[in-house]
Amino acid sequence: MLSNKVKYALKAMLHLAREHGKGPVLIADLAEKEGIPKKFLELILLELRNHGLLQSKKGKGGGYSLSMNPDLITMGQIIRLIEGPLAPLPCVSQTRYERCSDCVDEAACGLRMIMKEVRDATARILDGANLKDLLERVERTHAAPEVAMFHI
Amino acid sequence: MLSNKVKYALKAMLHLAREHGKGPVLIADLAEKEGIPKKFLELILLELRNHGLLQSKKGKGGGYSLSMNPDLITMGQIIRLIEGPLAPLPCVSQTRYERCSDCVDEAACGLRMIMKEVRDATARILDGANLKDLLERVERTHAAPEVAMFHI
DNA sequence: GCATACTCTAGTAAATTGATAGAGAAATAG
DNA sequence: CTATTTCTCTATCAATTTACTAGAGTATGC
Repeated sequence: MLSNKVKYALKAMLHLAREHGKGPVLIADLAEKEGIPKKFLELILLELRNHGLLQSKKGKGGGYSLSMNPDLITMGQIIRLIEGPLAPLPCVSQTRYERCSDCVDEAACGLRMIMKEVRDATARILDGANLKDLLERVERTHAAPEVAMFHI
Repeated sequence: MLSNKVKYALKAMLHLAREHGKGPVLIADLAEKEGIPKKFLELILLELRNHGLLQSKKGKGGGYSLSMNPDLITMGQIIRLIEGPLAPLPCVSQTRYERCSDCVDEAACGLRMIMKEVRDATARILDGANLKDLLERVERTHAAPEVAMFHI
Protein backbone atom coordinates (compact mmCIF):
# COMPACT_ATOMS: atom_id res chain seq x y z
CA MET A 1 0.00 0.00 0.00
CA LEU A 2 1.16 3.50 -0.84
CA SER A 3 1.32 6.08 1.96
CA ASN A 4 -1.02 9.06 2.12
CA LYS A 5 2.02 11.21 1.49
CA VAL A 6 2.73 9.76 -1.93
CA LYS A 7 -0.98 9.65 -2.77
CA TYR A 8 -1.17 13.37 -1.99
CA ALA A 9 1.95 13.98 -4.06
CA LEU A 10 0.47 12.20 -7.06
CA LYS A 11 -2.86 14.01 -6.75
CA ALA A 12 -1.08 17.36 -6.45
CA MET A 13 1.11 16.68 -9.48
CA LEU A 14 -1.92 15.64 -11.53
CA HIS A 15 -3.70 18.82 -10.45
CA LEU A 16 -0.71 20.98 -11.39
CA ALA A 17 -0.51 19.20 -14.73
CA ARG A 18 -4.14 20.13 -15.38
CA GLU A 19 -3.31 23.77 -14.61
CA HIS A 20 -0.08 23.73 -16.59
CA GLY A 21 0.40 26.89 -18.62
CA LYS A 22 -2.16 28.86 -16.62
CA GLY A 23 0.25 30.32 -14.09
CA PRO A 24 1.12 29.22 -10.54
CA VAL A 25 -1.36 27.53 -8.18
CA LEU A 26 -1.60 28.48 -4.49
CA ILE A 27 -0.82 25.74 -1.95
CA ALA A 28 -4.00 26.72 -0.11
CA ASP A 29 -6.16 26.29 -3.23
CA LEU A 30 -4.57 23.00 -4.12
CA ALA A 31 -4.99 21.72 -0.58
CA GLU A 32 -8.65 22.68 -0.44
CA LYS A 33 -9.59 21.37 -3.88
CA GLU A 34 -7.83 18.03 -3.41
CA GLY A 35 -8.77 17.55 0.24
CA ILE A 36 -5.17 17.49 1.49
CA PRO A 37 -4.08 18.96 4.87
CA LYS A 38 -2.42 22.25 3.92
CA LYS A 39 0.66 22.09 6.14
CA PHE A 40 1.35 18.54 5.06
CA LEU A 41 0.99 19.49 1.42
CA GLU A 42 3.52 22.29 1.92
CA LEU A 43 6.15 19.75 2.89
CA ILE A 44 5.32 17.52 -0.03
CA LEU A 45 5.41 20.27 -2.65
CA LEU A 46 8.67 21.54 -1.20
CA GLU A 47 10.20 18.11 -1.57
CA LEU A 48 8.98 17.79 -5.16
CA ARG A 49 10.36 21.25 -5.86
CA ASN A 50 13.73 20.52 -4.28
CA HIS A 51 13.97 17.47 -6.51
CA GLY A 52 13.34 19.58 -9.60
CA LEU A 53 9.82 18.54 -10.57
CA LEU A 54 8.17 21.80 -9.49
CA GLN A 55 8.99 25.47 -9.52
CA SER A 56 7.65 28.04 -7.09
CA LYS A 57 7.16 31.76 -6.83
CA LYS A 58 6.78 33.74 -3.62
CA GLY A 59 4.56 36.70 -2.87
CA LYS A 60 1.39 37.91 -4.55
CA GLY A 61 0.65 36.04 -7.77
CA GLY A 62 2.94 33.27 -6.57
CA GLY A 63 2.40 29.56 -6.06
CA TYR A 64 3.54 26.26 -7.55
CA SER A 65 3.75 25.02 -11.12
CA LEU A 66 5.38 22.15 -12.98
CA SER A 67 8.98 22.88 -13.93
CA MET A 68 8.60 20.96 -17.20
CA ASN A 69 5.93 19.75 -19.59
CA PRO A 70 3.50 17.19 -18.11
CA ASP A 71 4.53 14.55 -20.65
CA LEU A 72 8.00 14.50 -19.16
CA ILE A 73 6.91 13.51 -15.65
CA THR A 74 5.87 9.96 -14.86
CA MET A 75 4.04 8.36 -11.93
CA GLY A 76 7.08 6.15 -11.39
CA GLN A 77 9.36 9.15 -10.94
CA ILE A 78 7.10 10.75 -8.36
CA ILE A 79 6.64 7.57 -6.34
CA ARG A 80 10.37 6.79 -6.29
CA LEU A 81 11.11 10.33 -5.18
CA ILE A 82 8.66 10.36 -2.28
CA GLU A 83 8.52 6.73 -1.21
CA GLY A 84 11.47 4.95 -2.70
CA PRO A 85 11.72 1.87 -4.97
CA LEU A 86 8.74 0.36 -6.79
CA ALA A 87 10.05 -3.15 -6.09
CA PRO A 88 8.32 -5.32 -3.45
CA LEU A 89 11.74 -6.43 -2.16
CA PRO A 90 15.07 -4.56 -2.11
CA CYS A 91 16.77 -7.47 -3.88
CA VAL A 92 14.72 -6.85 -7.06
CA SER A 93 14.98 -3.06 -7.07
CA GLN A 94 16.66 -1.49 -10.11
CA THR A 95 17.17 1.88 -8.46
CA ARG A 96 18.15 0.82 -4.93
CA TYR A 97 19.24 -2.79 -5.06
CA GLU A 98 20.12 -4.36 -1.73
CA ARG A 99 20.89 -7.96 -1.00
CA CYS A 100 18.76 -9.82 1.56
CA SER A 101 20.93 -10.61 4.56
CA ASP A 102 19.14 -13.93 4.97
CA CYS A 103 19.51 -15.02 1.34
CA VAL A 104 21.63 -18.09 0.64
CA ASP A 105 21.56 -18.17 -3.16
CA GLU A 106 19.94 -15.21 -4.88
CA ALA A 107 19.82 -16.84 -8.31
CA ALA A 108 17.95 -19.83 -6.86
CA CYS A 109 15.43 -17.79 -4.87
CA GLY A 110 11.90 -18.47 -6.05
CA LEU A 111 10.62 -15.52 -4.11
CA ARG A 112 13.02 -13.25 -5.92
CA MET A 113 11.96 -14.59 -9.32
CA ILE A 114 8.31 -13.85 -8.77
CA MET A 115 8.96 -10.48 -7.13
CA LYS A 116 11.17 -9.48 -10.05
CA GLU A 117 8.19 -10.11 -12.30
CA VAL A 118 5.99 -7.95 -10.09
CA ARG A 119 8.51 -5.13 -10.01
CA ASP A 120 8.95 -5.26 -13.81
CA ALA A 121 5.21 -5.21 -14.44
CA THR A 122 4.72 -2.36 -11.97
CA ALA A 123 7.59 -0.33 -13.42
CA ARG A 124 6.30 -0.88 -16.95
CA ILE A 125 2.97 0.66 -15.97
CA LEU A 126 4.16 3.47 -13.71
CA ASP A 127 7.17 4.55 -15.75
CA GLY A 128 5.00 4.44 -18.86
CA ALA A 129 2.35 6.70 -17.36
CA ASN A 130 3.14 10.38 -17.74
CA LEU A 131 0.94 13.16 -16.41
CA LYS A 132 -0.21 14.34 -19.84
CA ASP A 133 -1.32 10.91 -21.08
CA LEU A 134 -3.06 10.21 -17.81
CA LEU A 135 -5.03 13.47 -17.95
CA GLU A 136 -6.07 12.74 -21.53
CA ARG A 137 -7.18 9.30 -20.49
CA VAL A 138 -9.30 10.74 -17.70
CA GLU A 139 -10.92 13.16 -20.13
CA ARG A 140 -11.63 10.42 -22.67
CA THR A 141 -13.17 8.19 -20.01
CA HIS A 142 -15.23 11.06 -18.69
CA ALA A 143 -16.33 12.30 -22.10
CA ALA A 144 -17.28 8.86 -23.39
CA PRO A 145 -20.82 8.61 -21.94
CA GLU A 146 -21.77 12.05 -23.29
CA VAL A 147 -20.43 11.23 -26.75
CA ALA A 148 -22.38 7.99 -26.71
CA MET A 149 -25.57 9.95 -25.97
CA PHE A 150 -25.30 11.75 -29.32
CA HIS A 151 -25.57 8.46 -31.16
CA ILE A 152 -28.81 7.42 -29.45
CA MET B 1 7.85 -2.84 -0.08
CA LEU B 2 6.79 -6.05 1.62
CA SER B 3 7.50 -6.45 5.34
CA ASN B 4 10.04 -8.91 6.72
CA LYS B 5 7.13 -10.79 8.18
CA VAL B 6 5.53 -11.59 4.85
CA LYS B 7 8.92 -12.28 3.28
CA TYR B 8 9.57 -14.83 6.04
CA ALA B 9 6.11 -16.31 5.53
CA LEU B 10 6.70 -16.77 1.80
CA LYS B 11 10.14 -18.29 2.36
CA ALA B 12 8.75 -20.65 4.98
CA MET B 13 5.87 -21.74 2.73
CA LEU B 14 8.25 -22.35 -0.16
CA HIS B 15 10.47 -24.40 2.14
CA LEU B 16 7.54 -26.46 3.40
CA ALA B 17 6.43 -26.99 -0.19
CA ARG B 18 9.87 -28.41 -0.98
CA GLU B 19 9.54 -30.80 1.95
CA HIS B 20 5.93 -31.68 1.17
CA GLY B 21 5.25 -35.39 1.58
CA LYS B 22 8.35 -35.97 3.68
CA GLY B 23 6.70 -35.44 7.07
CA PRO B 24 6.62 -32.41 9.35
CA VAL B 25 9.43 -29.86 9.60
CA LEU B 26 10.59 -28.45 12.95
CA ILE B 27 10.21 -24.70 13.47
CA ALA B 28 13.79 -24.64 14.74
CA ASP B 29 15.13 -26.30 11.57
CA LEU B 30 13.10 -24.07 9.31
CA ALA B 31 14.25 -20.98 11.18
CA GLU B 32 17.89 -21.95 11.00
CA LYS B 33 17.91 -23.02 7.35
CA GLU B 34 16.05 -19.93 6.15
CA GLY B 35 17.77 -17.45 8.44
CA ILE B 36 14.58 -16.38 10.22
CA PRO B 37 14.42 -15.47 13.96
CA LYS B 38 12.85 -18.53 15.56
CA LYS B 39 10.38 -16.85 17.90
CA PHE B 40 9.18 -14.58 15.12
CA LEU B 41 8.76 -17.54 12.79
CA GLU B 42 6.64 -19.30 15.43
CA LEU B 43 4.11 -16.48 15.29
CA ILE B 44 4.06 -16.48 11.52
CA LEU B 45 3.58 -20.23 11.15
CA LEU B 46 0.85 -20.14 13.78
CA GLU B 47 -0.98 -17.49 11.82
CA LEU B 48 -0.65 -19.47 8.59
CA ARG B 49 -1.89 -22.53 10.41
CA ASN B 50 -4.85 -20.75 12.00
CA HIS B 51 -5.84 -19.61 8.52
CA GLY B 52 -5.79 -23.16 7.26
CA LEU B 53 -2.66 -23.19 5.06
CA LEU B 54 -0.56 -25.28 7.42
CA GLN B 55 -1.08 -28.20 9.78
CA SER B 56 1.00 -28.90 12.85
CA LYS B 57 1.82 -31.78 15.14
CA LYS B 58 3.11 -31.53 18.70
CA GLY B 59 5.71 -33.60 20.51
CA LYS B 60 8.50 -35.77 19.14
CA GLY B 61 8.25 -36.26 15.39
CA GLY B 62 6.07 -33.18 15.23
CA GLY B 63 6.43 -29.94 13.32
CA TYR B 64 4.72 -28.10 10.50
CA SER B 65 3.60 -29.18 7.04
CA LEU B 66 1.35 -27.86 4.29
CA SER B 67 -2.29 -28.73 4.84
CA MET B 68 -2.85 -29.15 1.08
CA ASN B 69 -0.91 -29.81 -2.10
CA PRO B 70 1.58 -27.07 -3.05
CA ASP B 71 -0.18 -26.39 -6.33
CA LEU B 72 -3.24 -25.19 -4.40
CA ILE B 73 -1.43 -22.40 -2.53
CA THR B 74 -0.51 -19.16 -4.29
CA MET B 75 1.81 -16.29 -3.40
CA GLY B 76 -1.17 -13.95 -3.57
CA GLN B 77 -3.05 -15.91 -0.92
CA ILE B 78 -0.14 -15.86 1.50
CA ILE B 79 0.54 -12.14 1.05
CA ARG B 80 -3.12 -11.19 1.51
CA LEU B 81 -3.31 -13.32 4.62
CA ILE B 82 -0.27 -11.81 6.31
CA GLU B 83 -0.15 -8.27 4.95
CA GLY B 84 -3.51 -7.51 3.42
CA PRO B 85 -4.52 -6.36 -0.09
CA LEU B 86 -2.17 -6.46 -3.07
CA ALA B 87 -3.56 -3.13 -4.32
CA PRO B 88 -1.44 0.02 -3.96
CA LEU B 89 -4.54 1.96 -2.82
CA PRO B 90 -7.62 0.74 -0.91
CA CYS B 91 -9.90 2.17 -3.61
CA VAL B 92 -8.60 -0.37 -6.16
CA SER B 93 -8.55 -3.39 -3.88
CA GLN B 94 -10.77 -6.32 -4.87
CA THR B 95 -10.60 -8.00 -1.50
CA ARG B 96 -10.84 -4.99 0.83
CA TYR B 97 -12.20 -2.07 -1.17
CA GLU B 98 -12.40 1.22 0.70
CA ARG B 99 -13.27 4.60 -0.71
CA CYS B 100 -10.74 7.44 -0.33
CA SER B 101 -12.21 10.03 2.03
CA ASP B 102 -10.64 12.79 -0.04
CA CYS B 103 -11.91 11.54 -3.39
CA VAL B 104 -14.36 13.75 -5.27
CA ASP B 105 -15.19 11.55 -8.27
CA GLU B 106 -13.79 8.04 -8.23
CA ALA B 107 -14.59 7.29 -11.85
CA ALA B 108 -12.69 10.40 -12.95
CA CYS B 109 -9.63 9.78 -10.79
CA GLY B 110 -6.52 9.34 -12.93
CA LEU B 111 -4.61 8.01 -9.98
CA ARG B 112 -7.18 5.30 -9.47
CA MET B 113 -7.06 4.29 -13.14
CA ILE B 114 -3.34 3.74 -13.12
CA MET B 115 -3.31 2.05 -9.72
CA LYS B 116 -6.04 -0.31 -10.85
CA GLU B 117 -3.73 -1.37 -13.65
CA VAL B 118 -0.93 -1.96 -11.19
CA ARG B 119 -3.14 -3.99 -8.87
CA ASP B 120 -4.46 -6.10 -11.76
CA ALA B 121 -0.97 -6.81 -13.10
CA THR B 122 0.29 -7.67 -9.62
CA ALA B 123 -2.67 -9.93 -8.87
CA ARG B 124 -2.28 -11.68 -12.22
CA ILE B 125 1.29 -12.58 -11.34
CA LEU B 126 0.89 -13.42 -7.65
CA ASP B 127 -2.42 -15.25 -7.87
CA GLY B 128 -1.03 -17.16 -10.84
CA ALA B 129 2.05 -18.31 -8.96
CA ASN B 130 1.48 -21.41 -6.88
CA LEU B 131 4.16 -23.03 -4.74
CA LYS B 132 4.57 -26.10 -6.93
CA ASP B 133 5.07 -24.16 -10.18
CA LEU B 134 7.48 -21.80 -8.48
CA LEU B 135 9.60 -24.65 -7.12
CA GLU B 136 9.73 -26.25 -10.55
CA ARG B 137 10.76 -22.97 -12.05
CA VAL B 138 13.58 -22.63 -9.54
CA GLU B 139 14.79 -26.12 -10.38
CA ARG B 140 14.69 -25.48 -14.12
CA THR B 141 16.59 -22.22 -13.73
CA HIS B 142 19.12 -23.87 -11.52
CA ALA B 143 19.55 -26.90 -13.74
CA ALA B 144 19.83 -24.86 -16.94
CA PRO B 145 23.57 -23.97 -16.73
CA GLU B 146 24.54 -27.60 -16.10
CA VAL B 147 22.44 -28.82 -19.01
CA ALA B 148 24.07 -26.20 -21.22
CA MET B 149 27.50 -27.55 -20.27
CA PHE B 150 26.67 -30.90 -21.82
CA HIS B 151 26.25 -29.29 -25.20
CA ILE B 152 29.67 -27.62 -25.23
C1' DG C 1 7.16 48.74 4.29
C1' DC C 2 3.45 45.76 4.59
C1' DA C 3 0.78 42.00 2.94
C1' DT C 4 1.27 37.78 0.54
C1' DA C 5 3.06 33.36 -0.06
C1' DC C 6 6.56 30.06 -0.06
C1' DT C 7 10.69 27.87 3.05
C1' DC C 8 12.47 25.32 6.48
C1' DT C 9 13.43 23.16 10.95
C1' DA C 10 11.25 21.02 14.87
C1' DG C 11 8.27 18.48 17.28
C1' DT C 12 4.81 14.95 18.31
C1' DA C 13 1.03 11.50 18.89
C1' DA C 14 -0.35 7.20 17.07
C1' DA C 15 0.42 3.20 14.48
C1' DT C 16 3.32 -0.30 12.69
C1' DT C 17 7.25 -3.24 12.58
C1' DG C 18 10.20 -6.62 14.13
C1' DA C 19 11.00 -8.85 17.27
C1' DT C 20 11.52 -11.39 22.49
C1' DA C 21 9.78 -13.78 26.86
C1' DG C 22 7.68 -17.15 29.14
C1' DA C 23 3.91 -19.91 30.78
C1' DG C 24 0.91 -23.49 29.00
C1' DA C 25 -0.84 -27.56 26.62
C1' DA C 26 -0.58 -31.67 23.79
C1' DA C 27 1.82 -35.75 22.01
C1' DT C 28 5.10 -39.42 22.47
C1' DA C 29 8.70 -42.48 24.42
C1' DG C 30 9.91 -45.29 27.77
C1' DC D 1 2.60 -42.01 34.48
C1' DT D 2 6.08 -38.81 33.88
C1' DA D 3 9.77 -36.62 31.35
C1' DT D 4 10.79 -34.74 27.05
C1' DT D 5 9.70 -32.69 23.02
C1' DT D 6 7.39 -29.44 20.38
C1' DC D 7 3.87 -26.46 19.26
C1' DT D 8 0.46 -22.54 21.34
C1' DC D 9 -0.66 -18.29 22.88
C1' DT D 10 -0.68 -13.86 25.29
C1' DA D 11 2.02 -10.02 26.55
C1' DT D 12 5.40 -6.79 26.15
C1' DC D 13 8.72 -3.66 24.03
C1' DA D 14 12.01 -0.69 21.54
C1' DA D 15 12.63 1.47 17.22
C1' DT D 16 10.86 3.30 13.22
C1' DT D 17 7.57 5.31 10.30
C1' DT D 18 3.53 7.91 9.38
C1' DA D 19 0.76 11.74 9.29
C1' DC D 20 0.52 15.66 10.69
C1' DT D 21 1.07 20.58 13.22
C1' DA D 22 3.63 24.87 14.78
C1' DG D 23 5.98 28.66 14.07
C1' DA D 24 9.74 31.46 12.79
C1' DG D 25 12.06 32.91 8.55
C1' DT D 26 12.58 34.77 3.81
C1' DA D 27 11.53 36.51 -0.68
C1' DT D 28 8.27 39.23 -3.81
C1' DG D 29 5.56 42.78 -5.32
C1' DC D 30 2.46 46.56 -4.84
